[in-house]
This record gives sequence, structure tokens and C-alpha cells, in this order.
Amino acid sequence: MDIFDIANLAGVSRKTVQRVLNQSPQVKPETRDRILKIMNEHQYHPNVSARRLVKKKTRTIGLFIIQDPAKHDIYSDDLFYSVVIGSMIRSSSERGYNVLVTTTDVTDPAPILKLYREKSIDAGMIISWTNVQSIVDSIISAGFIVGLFDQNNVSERHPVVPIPLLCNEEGAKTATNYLIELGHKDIAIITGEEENPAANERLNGYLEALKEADIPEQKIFKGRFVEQAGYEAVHHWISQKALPTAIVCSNDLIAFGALKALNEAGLSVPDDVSLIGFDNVLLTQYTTPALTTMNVPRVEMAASLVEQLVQQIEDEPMIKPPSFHAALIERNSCAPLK
Amino acid sequence: MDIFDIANLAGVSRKTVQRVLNQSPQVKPETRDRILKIMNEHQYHPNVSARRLVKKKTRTIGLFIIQDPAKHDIYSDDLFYSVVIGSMIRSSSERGYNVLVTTTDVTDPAPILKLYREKSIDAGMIISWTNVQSIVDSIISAGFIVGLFDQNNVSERHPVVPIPLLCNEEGAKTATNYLIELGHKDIAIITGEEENPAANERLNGYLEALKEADIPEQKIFKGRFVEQAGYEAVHHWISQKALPTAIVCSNDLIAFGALKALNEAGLSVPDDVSLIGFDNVLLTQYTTPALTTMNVPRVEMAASLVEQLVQQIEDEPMIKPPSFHAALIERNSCAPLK
DNA sequence: CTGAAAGCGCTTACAG
DNA sequence: CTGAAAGCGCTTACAG
Repeated sequence: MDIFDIANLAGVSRKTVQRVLNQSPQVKPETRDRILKIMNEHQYHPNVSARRLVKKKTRTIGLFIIQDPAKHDIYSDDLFYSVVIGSMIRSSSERGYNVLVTTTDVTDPAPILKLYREKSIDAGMIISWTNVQSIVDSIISAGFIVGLFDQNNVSERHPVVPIPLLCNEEGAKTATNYLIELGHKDIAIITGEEENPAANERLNGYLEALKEADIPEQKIFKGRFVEQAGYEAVHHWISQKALPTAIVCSNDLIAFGALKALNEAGLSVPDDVSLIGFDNVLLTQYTTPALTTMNVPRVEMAASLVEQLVQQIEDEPMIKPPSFHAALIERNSCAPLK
Repeated sequence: MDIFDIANLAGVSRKTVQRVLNQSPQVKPETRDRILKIMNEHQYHPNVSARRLVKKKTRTIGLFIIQDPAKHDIYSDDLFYSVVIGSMIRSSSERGYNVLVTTTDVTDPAPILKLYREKSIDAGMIISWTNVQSIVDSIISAGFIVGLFDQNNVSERHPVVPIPLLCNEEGAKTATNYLIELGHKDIAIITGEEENPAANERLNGYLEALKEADIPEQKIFKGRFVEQAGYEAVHHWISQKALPTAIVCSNDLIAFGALKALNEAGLSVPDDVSLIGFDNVLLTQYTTPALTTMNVPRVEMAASLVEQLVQQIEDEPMIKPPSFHAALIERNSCAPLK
């Protein structure tokens, strides 16, 4: 069953069927309806390979999930990204694009470049747990379109590489202000990696909030975006007899580690120490107590990324993408200072 | 840059280049190497659309993530499936297949059928949280290849629809025996949906274990595979003053609910009540106490599904797939009877 | 070991 | 409003 068969059945030329497929107005309504009916009866759908071959567009976007063999395996802790992936697929499909998913190693961009070169995809987007600067560079320098979900996975911004932007500073400031409003004065922060832009922005938000509230004392533990850092920070403060009454954790994982250390030390969250996270990972609802945190609008950010890629693919005028804001999710890990 | 350009550069006919691509032995090694070198220099990769058009094979497998609007949104709780998806992608890629992911509504198989009819995929596999019998039926009756990850999402088995099989009965028996070995005699079970085959198999495993251990008293709470059921079961038993000393939860979600209810009632797990789950969802590591549960080998099951689909696509002789076994993961929610 | 021709199912100008 | 021709980049027999 191809376009020719449909044409024969309808008693018209192939081109007329073509016009119906392209919703061209220059076909008599009766003819159009007759042809549509025949296509429906025969469950005809144009062969995409043929169409792609001539159109030189695939209407599919690659999703590259990049693994770092040095780190955890893909998906083993994708509490954050699973919802992102769902949103990407949905947004793409709304725009008429399919999503081709692959998993690859950071060290080898070859499989990704192959997808572009063999014309399997029109553009790609990257989800990763590590820095993918080199991969992005090789894709861009080969002249292909690529976007990134996480601003932290790249060391330098490239104007043609869309990345949804989160106002980290603002978010951390909101979190810190929340603790200040609860009456806390001895507020610490556990930071993410020093070289990580988001980590620094969040630190700045914390500092700014303290400054505006005229709280001179800062308590900064230089950590990483992992549970371990939260755990160590609490132990450090306990051993120094300098445990703060409230802690801004630069992400939820850090908060989990801090929570664990506090629990083990027989301290209560939030009665002894208030804890606030960042990201609003699924797990935050399940800890005891449930973690108060800053929600990152991942679904919207993913949709925005897809939108920007499609604009590039289709040569539409680039609309300046919005910035995204983190919102406070109040749960049970913060309490007023007694 | 196409096959013709390569041929020109190498000073041979297109067909010779073709032969090199197909690893045909009938090309002089020198010629072969020269051509390979040229292809490499020019980063040539054959256009997949052209190849697909003539081969009538796409080398891509569709992954249909089916949502039930009546239930939770996709991925919002994919603690179980995310690792499955990762495994499917990896296995497919090892076999030389790409994975095209779509999300669709249970009520409308049309977008899925379209993918087959327009020749975007050679086969498909379904991940779902609900019964997808009608979708499977429409795919099969249209003559396409489809497989299912979860045996519970279908009411009747169709011989041509591959589904990895888990020995539920055996798993539940292992779980129950573990509690028996810890000295428990008053062991209850909270079941899944009555119409769910896995729920019944797990119930049977429990019953069998009790029987073999000569424990006459059964305590069955007919529940569902959701947190709520575990919560209700515990409340029911408390109100009846019939709380067992150990509970077999038919899945981890049920165990989370039971744990919550026990906590709220001021009872300790595992000191007052031992709790064992089933599935080994990621969250089980994070509850307090960490949940002892039965691991389901999802990665291997997903790989097996892909393998079976590829065998069908490529008309290979179907190898009888293995059955999979759940294994005990000891954590901290079970203790010897005092 | 190598070549020339036909065809996969569509789309794209070009005509009328 | 409709048609006939050429071409997208490959693969597949068929010859030699």
C-alpha cells in the first residue's frame, strides 16, 4: 500500500494524493474527502523513510543520556531526570517530533556524531551527570544542533547551544530568607562543587540573604552535590561544637546526608536543626521528616529546551527563552527557632 | 557526501564501496583499506533513510510508555521502571537497534499503530501501569511485533507476545520462609489486586510456605499494589487487636504504607513487627529502617525482552526465554521473633 | 573481484 | 484544479 495504490483506488494521479497529504488547498473538497476516506480504510500512512530521504529532515530529536563510567550507572538514581525525560518526549511529540534515546559514555562522542551524520536525527539534547563540554564541542564544530538540559554540565556557554536557565541565586536566597523568617540566625550552608556554577550561584544567594538581614556570621562548608558532603558537614560541625540551628543544603542529596548524620547523632530535625534542600527530588517526600526544599520546574525547563531546538531545526526566529524560578515547597524539616 | 562521492574519490564503482560497507569478502584488501580510509577522512556514514527505504527494515524498536489518565502521570513514580528503560536501551543498542520512545494514552492505540504503519519501527515494547490488553490486541491483529515488560498488564497470554516471566510464587515463598526461619509464626500477607496474576502467585507462595512449615494460621488482607493498602491493613489488624509479628507485603509500596501506619501507631519495625517487601524499588534503601525485600532482576528481564523481539524481527529461531527469580535482599526491617 | 541498471516510496519543481 | 518526470541515497539482483 503506497501513495500510488491510493491514487489508483481514487482514480486520480499520485500528485493529487500528495496534495491531500500536504493539506494543500488546491484539491476539490469532494476529491479530498474521497481520498481521505480511502486512506483511512486502507490504514495508509506515508512511509517515513521515503519522506525523510527526500525532505532531508527526520523529524526526530536525539536524547543522549551520557554516563560517566567513573560515576554511578545511568538511571540508578534518576530521581531527578526521569520526569525531565517524560517532559521532553511529550513536548517533542506535541511539535511533531519523535525522540530517539541513546545512552553513551562521556569519553566517546562517536556514536552520537554517527546519529547526526547518518541522518537519524535533526538535533540532539543531552542529559548527563558530568561535564560534557567536549561532547558538545565536537557536535557543534561538526555543525549540528544540540541542546543541554543542565547548565552545570558545561564549562562555557555557547550562544547556539540552548540551555534552560534556572535562577539559582534567587532560589537560594528564597530558601535562606525562609529560615531567617523562622527566626534563625545561625544559618549554615553546605555548598556544591566549587567549580560548579550553580553551586556558586546558590552560595551567593545565601550570602546575599544573610547580608540583607544583617546577619554577619556566615558558616560555609565547602562540599559537593552528594549525600556524603552533607554527612561530613554535620559531623564537622558537631566535632567543632559549632552546629548551626539551620542549614541550607545546596541540593537534596546533601540534605539527605545531613539528615542521616543528625539522626545518628540523636538530634532531631526540625526541633534541633532545620534543614532545607534544593531540587525537590521525589525522595524528599519520603524521608522522615519530609524535606522542605526548593522546587525546580523541570517539566517546563525541559519543554523550553525542546522548543528552542525545534526553532533551530525549523529556522524559526529564535524567541528569547524565559528564565526559570525555584519555588519553596514547605514540608516538615524546618521549624521556628525556639 | 554520499556513496557516489566516496566511489569517485577512491576511483572505483559505487558497488565496490557498497561491498566494503557490507563487509563483503570479495574486495581486494588494498582497495578495501583505501576506501575505508577515505570514508573515515570524510566522516561518511550511509544515509539511514535511504537504506531503510530499500531494506524495509528500520533497525529501531519502539518503546511505548503507556499512561492511564485515571492513574498517576508518567514517570512521576517510576522508581521501578527507570532502570528497566535504561536496560532496554542498552540491550537494543548492543543488538544494533535504536530505541524510539513515545508516551501514549491507554485509550488510544492510534499513535502506536501509526509508528508501525509508517515504518518508523520494526517492533515495539510496552511499559505500563495498567492493563494494555486492548492495545496489544490491536497491534497483534494488525500483524506487528510487540512485547511486554510486565506480565500483569495483560489479561491473557498470547504466544507471539514475548513477556519476561518472574517466578512470583517462588519469590513469595522465599520471603515467607525467611520470616519463618526468623522464628515467626504469626505471619500475615497483604495482597495485590485480586485479578492480578502476580498478586495471586505471590499469595500462593505465601500459603505454600506456611503449609510446608505446618503453620495452620493464615492471615490474609486483600489489598492492592499501593501504599494505601499497607496502611489500611495495619490499621485493620490493630483495631482487631490481631497484629501479626511479621508481614509479607506483596510489593514495596504496600510495605511503605504498612511502615507508615506502624510508625504512627508507635510500633517499631522490626522490633515489634517484621516487614518484608517485594520488587526492591530504589526507595527501599532510604526508608527507616531500610526495607528487606525481594529483588526482581529487572535489568536482565528487560534485556531478555529485547532479545526476544530482535529474534522475531530477524526471523531467528526463537530460543525459549529463561524464567527469572526474585532474590532476598536483607536489610533492616526484619528481626528474629523475641 | 567489479560494473550498470532498476527500484524502494516519497517530494519537488515544472507544465498545463 | 491535475499530471508526468526527475531525483533523494541507498540496495539488490544480474552480468561479466
